[in-house]
Amino acid sequence: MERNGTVGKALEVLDQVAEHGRPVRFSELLEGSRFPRATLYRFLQSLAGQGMLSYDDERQTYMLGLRLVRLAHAAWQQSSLAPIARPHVDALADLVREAVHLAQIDHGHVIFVDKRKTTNLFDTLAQTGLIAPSYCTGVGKAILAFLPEETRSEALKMQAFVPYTPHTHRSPRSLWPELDQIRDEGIAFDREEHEQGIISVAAPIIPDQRRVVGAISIATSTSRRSLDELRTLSPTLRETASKIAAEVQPWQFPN
Amino acid sequence: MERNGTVGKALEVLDQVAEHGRPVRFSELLEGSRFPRATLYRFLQSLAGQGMLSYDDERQTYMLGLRLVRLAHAAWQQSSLAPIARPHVDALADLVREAVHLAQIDHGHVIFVDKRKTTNLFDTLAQTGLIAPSYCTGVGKAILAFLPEETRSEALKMQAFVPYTPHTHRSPRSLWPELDQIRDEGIAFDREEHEQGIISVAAPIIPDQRRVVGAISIATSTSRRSLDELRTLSPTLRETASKIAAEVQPWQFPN
DNA sequence: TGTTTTGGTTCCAAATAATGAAACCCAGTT
DNA sequence: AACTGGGTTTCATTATTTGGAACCAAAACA
Repeated sequence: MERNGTVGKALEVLDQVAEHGRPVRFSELLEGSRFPRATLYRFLQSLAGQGMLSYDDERQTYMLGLRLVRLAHAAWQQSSLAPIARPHVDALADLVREAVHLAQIDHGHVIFVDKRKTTNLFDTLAQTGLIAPSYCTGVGKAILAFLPEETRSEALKMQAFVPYTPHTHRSPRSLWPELDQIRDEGIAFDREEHEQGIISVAAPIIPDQRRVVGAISIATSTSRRSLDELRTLSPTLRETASKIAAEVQPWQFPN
Repeated sequence: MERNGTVGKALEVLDQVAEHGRPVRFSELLEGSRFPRATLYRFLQSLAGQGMLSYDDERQTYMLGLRLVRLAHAAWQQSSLAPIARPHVDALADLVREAVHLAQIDHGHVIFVDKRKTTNLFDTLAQTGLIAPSYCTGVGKAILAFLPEETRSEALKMQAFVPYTPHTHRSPRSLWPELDQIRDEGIAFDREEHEQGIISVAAPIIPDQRRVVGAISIATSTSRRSLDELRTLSPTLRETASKIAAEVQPWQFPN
């Protein structure tokens, strides 16, 4: 088994509840769990008692608790680029009139930490807090390309290479050359690799010329813009990325 | 000591990091902690290993991890009113052209689960995921008033009655009669009780005529509107609240 | 109405993980 | 070269967790 103690197990249970995405009964959890009845029961009690889960007495169901929302607010505020990048994201969204996404990487996966949607006509999968694979998203590839050698292979190992669309990379082998190219250009494209009909340009955010901390992208649908039109926006995008990077500096060295 | 096991202790550490609101060194945490060195150290390791904290190797600091953001996204989605209320909140904000807040209560405190800001001229303290006291906010009082007897006294016990402004209630005694009145009217007001210059009207969201699940408010600054002007919006507000309540019904009884 | 099933909760001895004082390490001083 | 001030690791002791089994309540069944 893994190298985790009691907290690891508890969090595993928490994740399990999260995965269901709706109120779940004890027995449902039990059959999806590697823990025996009593153990699982006590974990749920404990988590609920701590406000990480909320328990509906009446219906005997568990769901994620509001304490998480509170903690996440703090997390978002202190460990994400979002608060710093906000004005720049706003400005960019106003300027280009397309969806703008801000993302970071965590354990090989892309996590969207902010987004602006300028139209209701279509909606991308991206939402704040949402996780996406890095091998088939603009932001993901932009970050991967600039990750240090070792971290990158580490991250690539985590990719499932699910073929979401016909354009999705199916293996590290085909992705590798594209990453080289991205590193040269400083810009990544998502050519309908994650969602059919959705394309994007992404630029990495690299504060100290050394370590990539996230990426920003402009996303649109193929019905609104072509890939080439998107390409014309790359200077603007790159500029925004470097403005954000400049402000990250002080964030990285507080006091 | 408390009635919590290992997970409780771990979460206590997590909270401590959250409270700092910025990257913290081990030693800083140590002096604010009731745990001995080795114990605190292992908790931090464990939490970081689980992605609940992120550890900056270079600077030796801990901060909240992105796993929280992911979990919270799920929490927000499944255990908050926000996803259901969203269109109604949007509509109301468009109509009244003032800030709209959606809140729930958790352990006696108000937690904002969504907000719309229609102007950048002023900003209220409220942000999604933020906690506020219930005794001095519109939404807080609206919820308190309709809470079942026992839960209400429970919640009132948790209030610190900090005098944020000259208008803030200083004790349960002065709050009590106002709650009665709110229960009669079905509407609560914040008369600059939390922030100088900020006022609001709030209506409770009561799905099954029985249990209050949250509240919605229209907030503005005294320089934009008077309390009486706000009062004229109460029918609209109440209507929105009941529309939301109607849709909560199915949410409360899935399947 | 009596009986079985199902799903949740509690018990308790054994197994395991957490504990924390002290030792240790390693920069960066003095 | 000895000293500090973090941070990290050790290890015998102690406290928690563990989980099979018993228990209970309510619902489904006969």
